[in-house]
Amino acid sequence: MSYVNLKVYSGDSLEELVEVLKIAIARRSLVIILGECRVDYEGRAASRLELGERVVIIKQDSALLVHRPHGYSPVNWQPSTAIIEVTFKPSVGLVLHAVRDRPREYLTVVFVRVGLVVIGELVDQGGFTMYLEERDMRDILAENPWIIEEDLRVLGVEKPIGEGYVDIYALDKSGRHVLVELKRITATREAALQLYRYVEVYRKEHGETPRGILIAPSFAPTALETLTRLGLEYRYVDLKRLWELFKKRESKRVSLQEFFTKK
Amino acid sequence: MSYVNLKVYSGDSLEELVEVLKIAIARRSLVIILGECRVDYEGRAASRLELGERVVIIKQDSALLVHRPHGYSPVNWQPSTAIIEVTFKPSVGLVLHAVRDRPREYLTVVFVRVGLVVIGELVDQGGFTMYLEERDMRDILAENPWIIEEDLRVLGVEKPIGEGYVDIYALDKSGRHVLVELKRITATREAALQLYRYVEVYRKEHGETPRGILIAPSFAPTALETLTRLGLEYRYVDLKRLWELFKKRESKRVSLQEFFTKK
DNA sequence: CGTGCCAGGTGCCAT
DNA sequence: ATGGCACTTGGCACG
Repeated sequence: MSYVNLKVYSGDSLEELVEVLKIAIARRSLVIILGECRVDYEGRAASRLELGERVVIIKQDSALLVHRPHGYSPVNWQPSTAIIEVTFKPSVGLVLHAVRDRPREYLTVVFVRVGLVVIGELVDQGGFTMYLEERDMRDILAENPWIIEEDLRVLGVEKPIGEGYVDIYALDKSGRHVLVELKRITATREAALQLYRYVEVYRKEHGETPRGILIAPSFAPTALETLTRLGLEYRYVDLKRLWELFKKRESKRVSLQEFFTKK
Repeated sequence: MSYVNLKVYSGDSLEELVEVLKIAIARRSLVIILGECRVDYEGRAASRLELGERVVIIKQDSALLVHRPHGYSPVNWQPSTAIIEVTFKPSVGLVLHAVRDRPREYLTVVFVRVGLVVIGELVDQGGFTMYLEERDMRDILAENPWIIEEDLRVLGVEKPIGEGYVDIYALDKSGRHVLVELKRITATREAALQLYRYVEVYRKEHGETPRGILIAPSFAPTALETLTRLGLEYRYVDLKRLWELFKKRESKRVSLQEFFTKK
């Protein structure tokens, strides 16, 4: 294994573990604790979690997660801005304090029993790429505006309108300006209202009412109602079709890169 | 420790681990794997994560999390509806497949090296209670409407208005109806618009323009602008004040409970 | 730093 | 199942 420091503690007393954990946290190691604990949180809201067996992870940037044996999401947590302290309180247990500012939030984990502690320093430089984000959808449509409608000329993307940004700003074949709002998933009423705000601000600033088009793979009924009521247009977009175009584009980019590398 | 089955595997070959993992997953044990892996995801979006050292957790309901050494959120995951399979592919590695329907999504984790595997069955029956959610704010204000204004009579909470629900529906001392929208944190323009929709729908349905009040601990400038423009009112709420009232309410509830229990 | 907005958002509860 | 909405939303990008 490439792990420089991967240590496992099992059967140690809480007092012994406190010292181990203090060092690990000071070193910004990854820490995993399996044990029986209580958790209190107070900050934007407040919560109490009674005694039970959980997995607590302290990450190398001091993010802290408390995971129950079920479910996707942590029951309690503290993001990476937190400062973490470990103490041992006799007749109480091993206490983790995680505090962060802005917003001021306090998280306290009290372990009454610890079954296992794992400490390690993970090396993770692997690149992460996400495809089919809204940004990709926007880029593909901006490069292939014929998907939206014929003879559409794209003037810009992420054009600032008032306090927001319209995804695509274009000119149609009759010379009318078009504001396009994109949703990668089902468009809600909020999306329609967002587009409407852009249209209104544009109208006030330019004295010209632009067309507003909402593009999404599907639309909530309230979205359709709102669009119709506000005189906005909409188009369904076939994500698979975009995906195909995207893959082509990606492979092109890759081959170019390879070309340059080889050269 | 109360852990019935807490086992640690270190230094085993990938082929050996596959068998261990198959049994653990079939038994719905909690599994933690520390190792070097690649991750591919395809579903609503698609992603690729290159080689690096990570923590993979398979929960007892087969939720799967891939955590990098930094950050609050998992880089990849699969919720508890997933079906998980483990296989060993020579010259590739230890492969985890997690698939779910609706939406159809595929997650593949390929470990080329594994430093540690922990398998256990966690018992966690501890109750979890969250305080100071919007629901609490609503209940406290509905029970103490004098905080909002004098002589306000609450007619209902979560009253359906059109397709949404207004948080508090009330009657003021002049006999005018009041729609109250609450935000536990800084109110945005969206909150003001949400309230405005309720006011408009109510006006159309009842032929009477109700007052609309947005209540929050703070307001974004765009929220204030929108409120003023649309003729809506707003009130600041002191969360600490509510918190005190809430604690009193809770303690009252507890004492009552104790009373009944003792009796 | 706040404000706006996306996210594989997730989760809860309604019809 | 779909819709509407809160969330300790987290995260990023921009003014």
